[in-house]
Amino acid sequence: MPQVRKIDDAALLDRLALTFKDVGYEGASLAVIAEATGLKKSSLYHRFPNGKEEMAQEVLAQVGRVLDAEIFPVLAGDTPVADKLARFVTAMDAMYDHGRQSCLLNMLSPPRGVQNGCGDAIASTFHRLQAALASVARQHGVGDEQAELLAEQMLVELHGALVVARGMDAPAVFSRAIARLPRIVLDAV
Amino acid sequence: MPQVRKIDDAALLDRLALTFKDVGYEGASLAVIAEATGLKKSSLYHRFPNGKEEMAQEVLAQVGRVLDAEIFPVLAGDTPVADKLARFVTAMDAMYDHGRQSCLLNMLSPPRGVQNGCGDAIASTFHRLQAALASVARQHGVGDEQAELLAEQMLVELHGALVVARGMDAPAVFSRAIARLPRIVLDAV
DNA sequence: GTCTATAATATGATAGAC
DNA sequence: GTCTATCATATTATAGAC
Repeated sequence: MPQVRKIDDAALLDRLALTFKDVGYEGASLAVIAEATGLKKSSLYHRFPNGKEEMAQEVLAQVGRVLDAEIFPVLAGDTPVADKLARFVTAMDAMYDHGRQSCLLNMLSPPRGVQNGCGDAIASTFHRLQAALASVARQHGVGDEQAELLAEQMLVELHGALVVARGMDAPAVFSRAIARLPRIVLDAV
Repeated sequence: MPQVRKIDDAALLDRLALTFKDVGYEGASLAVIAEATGLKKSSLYHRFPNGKEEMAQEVLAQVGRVLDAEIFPVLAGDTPVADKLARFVTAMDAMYDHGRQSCLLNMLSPPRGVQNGCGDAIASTFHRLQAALASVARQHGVGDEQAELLAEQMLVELHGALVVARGMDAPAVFSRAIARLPRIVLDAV
């Protein structure tokens, strides 16, 4: 039974992501992470030699890969705007488990004044999402500057809904908010 | 020099609030808090016998008092709707330092599955804000149900803007979002 | 690759002097 | 009311067996 992975990389990253979403970066002690993954602390260091910070960065990298594989291709395709937005909403609904999970970009945000790899990855992810959504707005006939603003507004509503849904313990807040997202673009001039 | 408060309750709560906004509940260790307030750990326990949890709850209680004193009277007055909303936006802009501070309701949100006094205070604050904003929407002629939804949307945009502004290190995101808030109500049927 | 054992440090909390 | 000193525990991290 030695030399055998108890949990493969994909499942491990999944458990880590869920843990970070639940308790945040500081709240996710190695003891909590070990409990959540079924691996002992020393095994976690074997998989992530740089400890918790590396775990967080790998989780964020995985988010980037999921976006590259499932979200950006949809938004960049040549399907109708309404279709792209509907698929985006469905994907976000699944990604955040219908509002029952928090956003990693929020829960892994480093303290103010601290500059680390997580902060860069988070900012980069926000920017890439904004660019992808702005391209959809431009496809709908919106000007460049306004497209960036509409994309920004969509990110604001999406992430605000997760915060309010968590704070009020009301996942329906998220459902209502993502249902409004398409109109932000479709109702634009 | 004994028996003299080095920092009065108001200033102490201010420093605590700023610290929690910067690093979150888990990130605010007693060492960090001691550094931020100028009080030693044992002095903090003298002021807050129940430790960090009591500090967080007192900070949230102070938020409630500020809302009672400065926000709810404005929203409940008999001034025009547009005036109320403009003053609300100005107050939020100041409260979050033009998008440079995070929201306590987000940064103090307890881990999922954990039920403590902070969670209750946060949910209560969200509900009171929603009710106050919904009353403004009703004053504008919006029906009861729709008024609640519009108020919810305002909370979503407000808090999402703080998350995105922090994540992108772009306070302007917050400025743009709060500038949109009045239209949510004013453009409603 | 995972485990037990261990070490250095950080953290939450208390006791008692002034 | 604040401080220094202290303590039990938790946390991050490493060493070495299997």
